[in-house]
This record gives sequence, structure tokens and C-alpha cells, in this order.
Amino acid sequence: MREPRPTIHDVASRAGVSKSLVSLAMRGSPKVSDASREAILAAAAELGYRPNAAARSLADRRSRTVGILVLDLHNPVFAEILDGAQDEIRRHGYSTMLVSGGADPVHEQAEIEKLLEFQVEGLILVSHRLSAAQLRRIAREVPTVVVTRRDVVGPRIDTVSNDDIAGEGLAVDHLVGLGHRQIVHVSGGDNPVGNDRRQGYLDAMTRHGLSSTARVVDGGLTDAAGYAAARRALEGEATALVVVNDIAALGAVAAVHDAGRRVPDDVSVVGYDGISLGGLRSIGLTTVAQPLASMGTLAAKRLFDRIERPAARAEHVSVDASLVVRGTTAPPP
Amino acid sequence: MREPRPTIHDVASRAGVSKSLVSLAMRGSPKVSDASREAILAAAAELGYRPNAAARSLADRRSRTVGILVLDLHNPVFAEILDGAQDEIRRHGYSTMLVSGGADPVHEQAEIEKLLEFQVEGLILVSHRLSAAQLRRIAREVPTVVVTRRDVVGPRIDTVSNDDIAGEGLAVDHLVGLGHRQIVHVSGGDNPVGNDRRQGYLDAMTRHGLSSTARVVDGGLTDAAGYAAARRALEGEATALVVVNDIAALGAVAAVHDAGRRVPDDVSVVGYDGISLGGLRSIGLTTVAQPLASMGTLAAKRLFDRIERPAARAEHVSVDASLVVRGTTAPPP
DNA sequence: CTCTCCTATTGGAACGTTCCAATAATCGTG
DNA sequence: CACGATTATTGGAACGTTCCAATAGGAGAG
Repeated sequence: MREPRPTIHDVASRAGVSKSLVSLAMRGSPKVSDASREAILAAAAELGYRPNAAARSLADRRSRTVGILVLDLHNPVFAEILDGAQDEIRRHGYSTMLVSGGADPVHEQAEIEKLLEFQVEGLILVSHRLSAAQLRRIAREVPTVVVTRRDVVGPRIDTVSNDDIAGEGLAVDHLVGLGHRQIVHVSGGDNPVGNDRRQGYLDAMTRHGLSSTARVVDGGLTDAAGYAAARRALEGEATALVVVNDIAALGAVAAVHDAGRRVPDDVSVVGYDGISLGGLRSIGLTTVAQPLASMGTLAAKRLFDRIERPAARAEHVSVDASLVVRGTTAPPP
Repeated sequence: MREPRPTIHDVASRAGVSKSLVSLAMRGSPKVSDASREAILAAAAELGYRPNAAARSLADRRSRTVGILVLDLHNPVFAEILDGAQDEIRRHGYSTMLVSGGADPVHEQAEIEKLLEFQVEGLILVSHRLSAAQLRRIAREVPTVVVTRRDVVGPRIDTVSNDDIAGEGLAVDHLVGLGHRQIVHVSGGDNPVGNDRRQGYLDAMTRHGLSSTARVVDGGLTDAAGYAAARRALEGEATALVVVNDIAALGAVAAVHDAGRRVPDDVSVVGYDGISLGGLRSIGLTTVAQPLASMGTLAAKRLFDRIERPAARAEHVSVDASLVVRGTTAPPP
């Protein structure tokens, strides 16, 4: 069927040298004479030679590849984290294998399994679905960095995250400062991120002496979930919605409109994450922004540290979130 | 540093059989006796054995992996195409290596190179940046399917796309039907998709006898590009904007607001692609929708056909786009 | 019993690299 | 002009699998 690809042997015999010398030359060793190098490079180019990564990884006992698992490619948060991580990974001369769990959590475990079969040297996990126990099992096999959650403790598991509790506090502070008191939280459901942000909301409400008016409606991390939960939130009294993330907040804005109210005149909405889409002026979402790209970069940096020193003690990097005020918040009516 | 992973030999000696039998058992061969199979599976589980994909791919001469290159993970279009493709790929028992070119076109070629080094058995390319010549060179080495563009002809290159020329015609028809005459095209720049959609706009304007009022402003495929181009478009007369894609259209909507006009009362906006975000009611973007997920599925199907019969003649699958009318279009003022 | 025929099992070669120890070639230096 | 010191080059082993031809161990048939 397919004509076989040229191998290092083909290059060697065409250049009239041994396979070992070709191997050296292809990797730019200085011990190769100029004449040989030239002949080898010419032969390789003529044949269209391309090294076989599987063979290299086998002989070398290292794949020069890291795996990244993201929860859901539809949420731009992950794309922005990836930008940062990919750059750093490239800088180290490594390749990335990117997988996403998709809708089904079972796939997620299977995808990780595949990454391990490919002998990735490290793993960056951006997912709220894996249990802490699962994560610890994975980290025993391969250096692992977990991004956007801090609930995981265990030997050799590094994390990069912002303080969701403090961050959601910023959102509440902002709304209270504008004069709101009927502030409802549209939650993200029962997962590490959802739980912390809910807690941050509750803490802040208490801090402002508003614990009696605090109210949480259960939502989720997608636009559809945000929409549905916000509809329910608006059935009660509410002048402001603190939504678990930006994508869900876009859904919440839609829900306010559909309830015949206006944003921000009747109801204010605050998101979380700081996706660039929220900055589009027609959307203008007020949000608590995380430095997503640098979180990706930091995660990759931590990972390479750990690849070098696998037994080092776990590090937990915390980045600062900051409030970005745009057009979806205003004083209450 | 890292304790070496157990290999098939370790499993074999622990189960008291030969490595060959372990190999057979792990792949579920029926020739293995029940007793042996049980002992082998138990030994593998105890040791935490995991097959080495590199070694397998080398011995087997097939990687059971396909590569997917996408232009830009920030545009949800690609996530939706991926959904469809991944499902089909999994169904065939293959893995996916996903890479994205990112901002720099040079990376794009490098990423493809890496995929080929990993011996992917096929390639799905969703990018408008590669030249037809580059694509033909790639397709000579490995089965290749190109998605969302139809400008590429060549032996063994399949394509899956919608008819952008006809599709953009639907957008113009809709606006003309509403009574618009000052319809401006916010283009996507000089690339296969941008060119076809511009052409579709121009053809339709001519068809409606509006060629004298047709106007194109150069934009790009991102929200920022759409915003900037729309600002320029609004300096002239315009009651409607036909924008190259949904993401840029979101930027255009923002530009209309910033110009102190209203959507759709003063200016109508139509996008292209049909990303799910556009369906959010607060956005409610009128658009020409492509069946993105099924395009992904079709691409994967074509790819596996070609992997089976590499020399088959090229097939060009065309899918239908359809107008989805939502809230950003209305009769002109 | 012996002979044939299965069925379960095995060792060795192969896949395309990298690494290593060994060799060949070149070079002063005493 | 022989000698170690360098430099360039080489063949073979190894990496962890799969495949293949070969072998052992019964079971049935005669």
C-alpha cells in the first residue's frame, strides 16, 4: 500500500557512511566532519528523510512530549491557558499532546491512559472532574501539574490557581459598593471551582452583614446552565447576579433580557475568568479576571522543574485575580 | 530518577509465561488458555503494567493515531468541528493528536512536521493559512483531509466544506428581502474562506442589481479585526453588514454600538458559521450556519476511507449551509 | 500404543532509533 | 619515525513491542 518511509539506514547508505554517523549528524553533533555532515544532510533532503519519533522515544527512553488535558474546548478559558503553556513547552523543545475529555467523564480517564501509553514525560491537567484520588494515582506515575484548582494535596502534585474565595469576594465587594444588597449567586455546581466560588460569595456576604439576604441557585459551568439558573434566580428578588464564570454569565445576561429586565439598569451581572470575549464592547462583561495565559506559562514551568527533580516537594502557585469593571454592573434601580 | 515502568517481560516472568503469550493476552487473542489469561491479567494489574505505545507503533508499523491541526483554538468553530471528528476517530479505535498553529504560521508547519514524525496515519487540517502547494506536499506523505476549504485540488486530497459563495448569498438575499440596499461586506482578508465569502457577497449583490452600491472593507477572522473593519464600514452609508464569520460579527456588533447606532434598528448584522455562542439570546446573532459537528464527522470518515484505500481518487464533500435568522437583522430604518 | 492433528506456547528476529566501546585515521612531539 | 593523544567513524547491543516459524503436549483415530 504505502511505500515505506526512508530510514536512517537509507540515508546512511546513500551518503556512504554508517547509520551511527547519520544519527549524530541529524542531531547536530560537533564531532561530525564538515564533509560528512554535508553529504548526510544532502542525502536526507533528497530522500525526504524524517526521523521516526516512536523509535527515538524508545531508544532514548524519553518522549520529549507532555500531555495536556482540558475539560472542554468550547470554553475559551482553556484556549487562553493553553496559549501560555504551549509557548513555554515549545521553548523547552518539547511537543504537546492535547486531549479533551468532551462530554463524557469516562473518556477523560481513557484519554489520560492514552497519554501515559505514549510515555508523556509530564501532564498538565485543567479539569474539575477528576477526583483528588484519581489525581494522586496519576501523579504517582508521572509529574503532574493541576491548573485552576487548589483542592488537591499530595506528594508531587503541583498546582497553579487563583484564590477563588478571595476573587469572588471582589465581585461581591464591587456590587455592595454600588449599593446592591439583593445579590444572588448563580453557582457552578459541585466541583472544586464551583465550591470555592460559592464559598467566596457566602463569606463576602457575611462580611458585609448580608448573610440573611444571601441566596444561591444551582447552575453549572456552561452558558446553558447559566441561563437556566439565572431564570430561576430572577423569580425572587435580585438586583445583582454573581455568576460562577464568564460563559455562564453570558447565559445569565440573556436570561435577564428574556425576563424583560435590563442589564445593568435593572440587574447587574458579574462573571469570573476574564475571557477576552467578555471584553467585546457589545458584551462588556464585568468580571473577576485571572491571568489565564500566565497561569499556563507557570504551569509549564512548574512541570519542567518537576521533571528535572521528580521528588521535590509539592508547590502551590497562587496568582492574583482582579476585578475588571465593564458595562454589566451599575447601581441598583 | 524515575523507577522504570514495568514491561511485558516483567509481566511475563511474574505470570510464569513467555513475553509472546503476554502480548497475545493483552490484545485479547482467543488462542490463550483461560488459566494463562487470568494469571497474566492478574500479574499486569499488580504491576500496573501499561503497554508502551512507542514500542507498539514501531513493531506494528502503525501508530493508530491521526493528527488534527486547527487554525486557532479561540474560535469555537474549531471546537465544534472537533467534537464530531473525535467521536468518529474514537469509534475506529484511534487516538487523536491535536495541535494548533497559534499566532505564528511558522509554528504551523513545524507542528505538522512533528505529527509526521509521530507517524500519524492520517491528517485532518482545518486551517486557511497553508498554501495549496504545501497541502499537496503533505498529502503525498500521508492521507489528508482538508476541512472548510475547497480550493485545494490534488491527488489524494479530500475536502469537506460548505459552499461559501452560495452561503454568503443567503445572507445577502435575506437582507435584500428585508429591504436593505446599502449592504457592506466586512471581509476576512486574503485567504480561501475570506475570498469565497467576499465573492459570494459580490455575486449576490450583482444578482440583485446592487453591484453599484456593493462595498467591501478589509477585515479579518477575529473579533478585533471585525470590530476595526466595521468601524470603517460605518463611516460610509450602511444599513447592513455582512461579516465574514461569527466571531468577527460579534466585533462588528460592538462597533455599531460604539458608533452610537443600534442593532438591528439602525444597522443589521449577519455572521457566518453558526457557533453556538451566537445563539445565546443576549447575542442572538443572525448567521449562515454550517453543520460544524457533522463536518468533523464527515472529515474523519473520509480520512479512514482513504487510509484503507490510499490511492482512491479525491472526494470533495459539500455540506449545506442554512440561514438562521435571530435578532441582529431587521428592516432598514 | 503409535501416529496424526490440534491447540497452547515459545524463542528469535524485526521495527528505527540512540548509546557505547572499539577502531581507524590524523596529528604532532620527543 | 615510533608513540600516545586526539578526532572521526563504526558495528553491535539495547529499547519494548509484534510477528512468525517452531515446538511441546495432549486428544483422537486407527
